[in-house]
Amino acid sequence: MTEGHRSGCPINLSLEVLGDRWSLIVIRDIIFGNRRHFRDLMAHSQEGIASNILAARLKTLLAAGIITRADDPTHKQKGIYSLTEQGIELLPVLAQLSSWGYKYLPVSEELGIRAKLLADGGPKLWAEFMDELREMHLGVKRKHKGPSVFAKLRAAYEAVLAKQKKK
Amino acid sequence: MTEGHRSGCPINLSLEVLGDRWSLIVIRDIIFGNRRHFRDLMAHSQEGIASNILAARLKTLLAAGIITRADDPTHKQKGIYSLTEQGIELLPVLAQLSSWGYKYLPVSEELGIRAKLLADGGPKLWAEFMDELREMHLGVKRKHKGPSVFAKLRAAYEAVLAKQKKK
DNA sequence: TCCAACTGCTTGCATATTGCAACTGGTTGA
DNA sequence: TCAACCAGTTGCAATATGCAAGCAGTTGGA
Repeated sequence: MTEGHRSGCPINLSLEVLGDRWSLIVIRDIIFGNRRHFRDLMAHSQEGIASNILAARLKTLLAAGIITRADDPTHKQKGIYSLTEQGIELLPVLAQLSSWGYKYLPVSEELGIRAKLLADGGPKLWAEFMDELREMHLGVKRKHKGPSVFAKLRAAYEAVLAKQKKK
Repeated sequence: MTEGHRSGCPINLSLEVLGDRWSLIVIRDIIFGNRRHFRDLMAHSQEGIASNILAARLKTLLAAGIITRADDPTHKQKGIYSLTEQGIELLPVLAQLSSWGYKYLPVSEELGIRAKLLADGGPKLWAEFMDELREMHLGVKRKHKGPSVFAKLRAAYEAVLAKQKKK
């Protein structure tokens, strides 16, 4: 699998793993949507990822050590995908990318609210969120108190949806 | 609305522009290597980008408003590529991606030093660098005093190279 | 016990993108 | 005059992506 790299530059190496149209989308859905099963990731995807592409991406993310796969005790065929520490630390990358997109691209209101909150919260909020992700994916109890960032983001998203429905 | 887009999510929209193996490599070389001409970008690339792919990427980056192209007064055929403000603000994205790669991927020493300095410097250093990039690409005089971040990064890279040569 | 719905994928095939090498038409400086 | 330099383009093969259908199981309800 690990064949020759194009160069030893960290940006290049990162792109060799994540530089395509889908990898970061999958990680986004795991992080922000807490989608942990194959069909969860496939069916609820805003962008409509195809099953063969999802399977291929999960395989490479697994091989890269960004996610892990465990059997689900409630269903013999179900697998649970979890982030590793390495995967959790992609949050700042996603946050910056999301910030940039929010500022310069035609983002929809309901999907942009998350970007806004993340950008406004800055690195401190990201750290809290990563702490929560460690609890959700690695089973490490989170240290910070107060309301969950994950829940706050989701609530904000749903509030926008509700507001739009009213109109 | 979001015609032609997979979704209005800022991460997705960003990936639709930048989500491939080469776009961010080109931007990296413009930012950190100050490569402003076609052949500069092609010949000195660590990864060996092909001319047709470089041409295609420059076209899409141009269309996306991330770079601009101007004629070079010293040579009728030369074009000078410059970053827009939108392009300059990709620096934090590159910095995070670079940080992550530095931590988790088999980065070479000489190419990793830049990642380390950027990560250690944090958002404050990035802001200074972006200020310099505005001077280099937009003609806006930089506000901060002191030594150039661009020069510091380059010097550090060359110091590592010199050290390796000695061995 | 039977069966529909659900599980994580795989397969086949058409289309789109990438990568390589050669080539183009023009410019510049000695 | 001419070799070197300039920004690309072209043709073609290899690879990746996207879509629809299918597969071998598992589960839960009647």
